[in-house]
Amino acid sequence: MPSGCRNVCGVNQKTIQPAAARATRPLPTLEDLARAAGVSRSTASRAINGGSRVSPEAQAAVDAAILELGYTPNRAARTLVTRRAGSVALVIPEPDARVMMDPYFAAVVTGVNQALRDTDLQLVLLMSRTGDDSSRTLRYLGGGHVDGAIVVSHHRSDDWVETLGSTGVPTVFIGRPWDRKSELPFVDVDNFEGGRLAARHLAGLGRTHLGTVAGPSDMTAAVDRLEGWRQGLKEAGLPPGPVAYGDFTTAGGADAAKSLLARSPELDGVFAASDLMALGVVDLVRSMKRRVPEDIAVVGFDNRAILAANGLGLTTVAHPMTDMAAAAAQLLIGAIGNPGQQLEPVIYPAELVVRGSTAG
Amino acid sequence: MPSGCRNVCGVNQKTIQPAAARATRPLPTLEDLARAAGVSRSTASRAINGGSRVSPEAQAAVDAAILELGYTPNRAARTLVTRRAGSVALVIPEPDARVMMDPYFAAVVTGVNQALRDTDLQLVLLMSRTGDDSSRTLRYLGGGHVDGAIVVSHHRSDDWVETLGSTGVPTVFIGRPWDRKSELPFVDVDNFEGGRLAARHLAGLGRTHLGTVAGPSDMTAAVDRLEGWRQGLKEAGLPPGPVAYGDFTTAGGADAAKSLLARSPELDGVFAASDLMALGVVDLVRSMKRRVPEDIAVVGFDNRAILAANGLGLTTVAHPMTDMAAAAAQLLIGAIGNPGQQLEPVIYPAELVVRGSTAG
DNA sequence: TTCCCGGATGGGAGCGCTCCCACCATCCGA
DNA sequence: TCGGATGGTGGGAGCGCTCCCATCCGGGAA
Repeated sequence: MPSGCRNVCGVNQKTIQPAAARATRPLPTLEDLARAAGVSRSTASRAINGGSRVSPEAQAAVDAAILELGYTPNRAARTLVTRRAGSVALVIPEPDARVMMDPYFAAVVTGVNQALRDTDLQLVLLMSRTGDDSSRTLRYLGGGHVDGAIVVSHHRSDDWVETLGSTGVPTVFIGRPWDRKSELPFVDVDNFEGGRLAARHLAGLGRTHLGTVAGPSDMTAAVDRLEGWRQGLKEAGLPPGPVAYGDFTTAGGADAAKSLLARSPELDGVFAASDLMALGVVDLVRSMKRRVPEDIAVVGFDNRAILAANGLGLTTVAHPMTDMAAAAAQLLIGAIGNPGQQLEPVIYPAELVVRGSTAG
Repeated sequence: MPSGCRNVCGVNQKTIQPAAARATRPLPTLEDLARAAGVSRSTASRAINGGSRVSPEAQAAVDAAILELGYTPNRAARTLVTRRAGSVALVIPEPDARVMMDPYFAAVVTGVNQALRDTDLQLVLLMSRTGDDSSRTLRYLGGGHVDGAIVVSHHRSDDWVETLGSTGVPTVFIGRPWDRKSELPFVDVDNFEGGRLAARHLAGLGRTHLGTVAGPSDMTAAVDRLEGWRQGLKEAGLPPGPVAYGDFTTAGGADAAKSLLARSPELDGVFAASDLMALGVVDLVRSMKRRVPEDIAVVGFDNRAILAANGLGLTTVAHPMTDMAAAAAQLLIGAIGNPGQQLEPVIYPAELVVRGSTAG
């Protein structure tokens, strides 16, 4: 395979053998269907696509023929003429597999799939891996291969995300994207309010020495939660308190808590920007022979069902990821149907779920 | 939308507006490309598809034009004539979202994507949800919409899985499918040997009262691990020992361990069929004021990196899920290239990773 | 009766691509 | 000198579908 255009998306296809004519008998075409039903191609087509102007008899004949022949419309042919790909991309702009390991991702896939259920849209997974791949991804998205895209914008967006808007491909973000100006539509939970609620809750318990384990500062969610937290402290008349940064993992949460307690041994309340980190905080606190919640109350973020059950009930901020992903997909479906229309961001209200880790 | 054919896959497309002619200028076609390069459509096509019989000048001209025009081949048109969809399905025959939450799934997606990286194949996610959906899924797979399928066969397969073989769509399973006769190709770790290794390892430490927390008996992996475990015990001259069943989760592992210890308080070694369950076992053992590994040695299965780090080093059987998924994808790619050829199962050797939970 | 109108139908064109085949050079061995 | 390989090229057909248009048929108004 020669020269020059290696990065051009899809141009160089890896030469897979011409697929020695799969031994199966050919699939029935619309023509076959029409013949079996005793109608014309056009009528069959109309019957299939929501039958306006089709007599009941013709409709019935076509329906029967579909069942008899096991007919499935050829998606490629349909796409070719309608210019609708019949699929949406889930873009994961993460160079490595880290995001994947995050159950957040699983929730997103579940939610999106849920919304796509009674659509004929298929979900195509697009992971942009190393650097130059982003242009390839962009090209793919812009090349009419999908009808829309959902971007899980976990990290500070690479430049290409902004470019996405100009390709004309309907796009919805899950999690507020960094680029605020361009008004890209997104779905998110009210991270700011979540942080604020955590602060108010801890303050309301009479805790006065509050610290937080924030998430990575290249994620909007982390930044917003931290801002809200600070705002909440201010409103409660409390000092800003110490901040340590974690990477949303349990281990990271424990490390951050360690540094937090080293700096401020008098701490009696901690807000961790994710449940996993909160778990790390709890572990560390206990390993230092201090009790949760008696000595240190802990609030998490995400309300992940699995974690709530581990003996310790974790007070946390609800983050209905699956629902949000479904909403994003819904939004996208709407955008595909009526292009041009300006989409409003959807922001889920933050809601505190009080459990044992702050009881008392 | 009338009558009769509601379950026919893709036949009734939800009527999304005819997409008011997306405001973008039309994408360049091969014709445009050829004109820009000063060659014929045929030559341009040849240049794009791995340029045999194309002069260097023509090739260069086409390459330049591709860059200039930002040309991307229209996948639908290509598919229509080549009968290659340019995508493979990852089938998750799970009615609910449970599998998704399993990091196993994330590993699979990562691995598959890795293998697909330098192919022009896209990954399409297919979750068969409720009952009648399975026929819909089957129809989709058989309808030429994808070139192949990877089935994550976590549970005892529904009938439709066997039918898959007869559709002529190349299929590879991850995890041995139940249906042994049909000789479906699969990739798996040597579960039997893994169980056996665990037994031998514990026996080798001088532990004589051994029990196991097995996985759900509707999964081949669980069954095979249990069989291997029993074989290992027999070879070591030990009695079969108690068995409790868990659901591969931490909580399930703890529950099972509780019943195990209730029945056999003298236990000094436990093999749990997954790391998560092993973690539950460790938790429970400790909560009963017994020590790991001094009082009870614990062996897990999966070697999940995240868990290895939680203070306790868990002895476990390696289970390279990502690699296995990549291998499955590789196998599938091969099968797509040369249909007809009989594929051999790929079985990764089991390997024991010894850590603190059995040290001593 | 004649005319028209609207619902139902069938045929043709064409979406963008790959493949087959015909064509034209050029170069070689006879 | 001429035949037949050979390498490069271009045009035509056609993949299976949807859309546009022309056609047809029946019933109510003129």
